[in-house]
Amino acid sequence: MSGPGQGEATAGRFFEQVYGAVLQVPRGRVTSYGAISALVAGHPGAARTVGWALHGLPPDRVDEVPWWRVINAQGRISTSCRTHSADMQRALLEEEGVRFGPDGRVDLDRFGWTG
DNA sequence: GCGTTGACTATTG
DNA sequence: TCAATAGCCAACG
Repeated sequence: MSGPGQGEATAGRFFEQVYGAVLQVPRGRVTSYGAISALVAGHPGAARTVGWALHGLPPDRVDEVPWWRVINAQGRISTSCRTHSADMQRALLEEEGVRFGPDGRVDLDRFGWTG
């Protein structure tokens, strides 16, 4: 189609790179949006765009990309999605072995992954 | 091409 | 710990 890339280029290559970075996160570990942005293009300031990419994650990718392993730098879940609420994300992480504190926080010093 | 939006991050109070 | 503010980047309309 008109322009570089084909088909999926409609969503921007940045989105695809974000999904690829999330796929690199090992099971039982979590990472922050800023870390993903740094792994994608070296732009640590694009953390907001990363969150937006996952927010716009198509249903076809949701079953493929472990979006639940991506949380904020505070070790907390910031999801606002209805289909994927914070409670659901927490359950998925606990199932993978990630432990949460009494405040619902994750110890990034222990479970945090930065590639 | 410009303005708005958003699952962010860091700093200050 | 919580609330508010500033800075940042990319996609959408």
